Formats: sequence, C-alpha cells, structure tokens
Amino acid sequence: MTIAPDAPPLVCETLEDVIAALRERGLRLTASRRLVLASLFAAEAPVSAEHIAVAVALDLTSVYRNLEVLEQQGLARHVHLGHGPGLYALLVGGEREFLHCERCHAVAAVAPAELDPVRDVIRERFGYEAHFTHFPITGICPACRAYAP
Amino acid sequence: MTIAPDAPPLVCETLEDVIAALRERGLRLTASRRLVLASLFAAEAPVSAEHIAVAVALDLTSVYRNLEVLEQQGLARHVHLGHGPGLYALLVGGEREFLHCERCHAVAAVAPAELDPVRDVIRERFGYEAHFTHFPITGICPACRAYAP
DNA sequence: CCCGCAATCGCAATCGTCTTGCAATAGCGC
DNA sequence: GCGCTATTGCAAGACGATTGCGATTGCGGG
Repeated sequence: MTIAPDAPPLVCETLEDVIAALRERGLRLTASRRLVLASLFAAEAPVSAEHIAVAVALDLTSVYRNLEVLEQQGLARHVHLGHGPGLYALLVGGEREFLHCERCHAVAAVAPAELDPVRDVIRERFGYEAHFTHFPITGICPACRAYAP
Repeated sequence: MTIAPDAPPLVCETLEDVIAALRERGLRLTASRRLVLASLFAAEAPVSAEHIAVAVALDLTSVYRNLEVLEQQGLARHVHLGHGPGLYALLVGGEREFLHCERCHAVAAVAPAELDPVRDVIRERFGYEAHFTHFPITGICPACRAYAP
C-alpha cells in the first residue's frame, strides 16, 4: 500500500469506461478483475479488501493485487478512516475527500472543491498543500457534538 | 490503542511532575515505567514503542502497556504519521497538533491555537470539530512544493 | 481455431504492529 | 518485613497487508 496516489485520477462514470481504460493500457480483464470492479461499483461507500473478497468469493491476495492495479492506473483510491483496514472506492464521478467522526464513525464524503477554503487557510498559514483523500479530517461530527457537546 | 484520547490532557513540565501525577493516582513507579518516561523525555519528536523498547532494553509488551497507562492518565499521546507504527510523546508543554508531508515525511508540530483558524473554517462549513492530534493534516510541505511544484 | 507468452491467480508463508494470557516478580501501604 | 495487587517478561495470537511460487488463463499472432 502506498501513501500517495500512484497516478493522477482517471475519472470514469461507468463500468464500461473503466474496462475500456484498462484495455487501453494492455491490462487483462480476468474474471477476478471483473468481480472486484463489480463489487466496487455496487458499493455506495468505500469498502475493505476483505469485504470485497468475501462478497465475490475471491482470494484476499487477488483482491489486494487488483486494487493495487486500479490505484496505479488512477481508477481507484483507498482512504484510512481511523484504525482498521484501508477502504477502497472507484473514482467514479471524481475524487472525494473525507471527514470522519471518531465518536460515531460517521463519514462525510465531499468533492475536493468543498474543502478548498480549508486548504486555503492551511496553505496561507503553513505553506502545506493539504488533501484529505487518503487521511480524512478527523473530529467530532455535528450530531455527536449536539448529543454530548 | 485507542482512537481518541483516554483522558483530558494533563500537562506536565518535568519528569518530577509526571512522577508526582502518577503517584497521586496510586500508580506504581517501577523501573520499567521510569525508563519509558525517561525515553519519552529524552525524545525531541514522537517516537515508536519499538524505538523505546530498543533504547532502554525493555520488552515491547511492557512498553506498550506503559504507554497505554500514560495515555489513560492524559500524560502522553500518540499520533499516526502516514503508515507505520504510532508515535508517542509526552504532553510536556501542552498538547500538540501535526502537519505531515507525505512526500518527504517532514513533521510540523504546532500548538492547537495555531490551527484554530483551520478548525473554524471546518466548523463553519461542515459542523465538525476537527483536531489533528491523533491524525495529522496530510499534504505536501512548502519545501517539497518548491522543489517539485 | 490453436499457440505461446506473460499477466494473473490461488495458496501458503511471512511481515509489521499491536494485544492477550499467564505465571513470576516487585512496588508500596501497613 | 508482609501481603496484596499492579506490573513484568515471555509466548502466543490477532489483524491487515505483502511476498514467493507454481499453476492457470487472457489475448495477440499465426
């Protein structure tokens, strides 16, 4: 697993888009690969490699290797929400950044543009170009703050 | 290892302060405990449990258990800088929050007040009360941006 | 339609980080 | 000192992820 994205994001909208992108790069479309892709497409939130392996009855190793390929091609990303396994998602509809509640484990996925004001403040004050695609913003979500302020 | 701090921070300035705090809570001051504390005091940046264990020739398990106690008492914290082991530091001189360069792995430790403007923007826009003590702000540091913009 | 090569697969083993079980040890209040 | 119990060291295990390797299989070329 790498820390930074392996390749610039390659946004796809449909399974066919992804398959076409893979074919163009000379990568094979094995049954396993299709199953991993289908599983990622079916998920509405980032999922673990373990989740995928169980869902489509594949070897965990094979799932990890396919996810690695997809990340290298800029077709998928993984995010670390607290401890626990990395969670994977396709870049369908564009990159996503995350906010994570460490109390209730809620996850908010937002388009990068929405976090630009945050990025701006960080850049101005510290010179860092921050991103929250791989490690989210961690804190207490509105609901938890209201419940136990 | 826990995600959130176990106890409110208990700021100490000297090894004697920490020892006094432990005694007050009825915790024993074993040789191992003193060595872990001394090691944390000697470090100028957060260190791994492994680092401590090697440095003072203690069993890794014992180091982890001592660090756990220190966190429960609000005397120490750990931070995750990218992948790899959690890194521990005493709360000497107050809590610290972190910015982490995922390219050169530089770490900037700042007082929480310095990140309040960032926190404010996040709170206004998303309602999250963010903190960067346990998971840092991740991105590209000024030096790396200048080098490969 | 078949061949052959390299990409990919499944399985087992290994790694890195951290945790748990348990018997032995040793602080600390009395 | 005495005894209670926190703490220790060692071994084993949990968990996420990676590597080695022989077997399989997509897929371009004939």
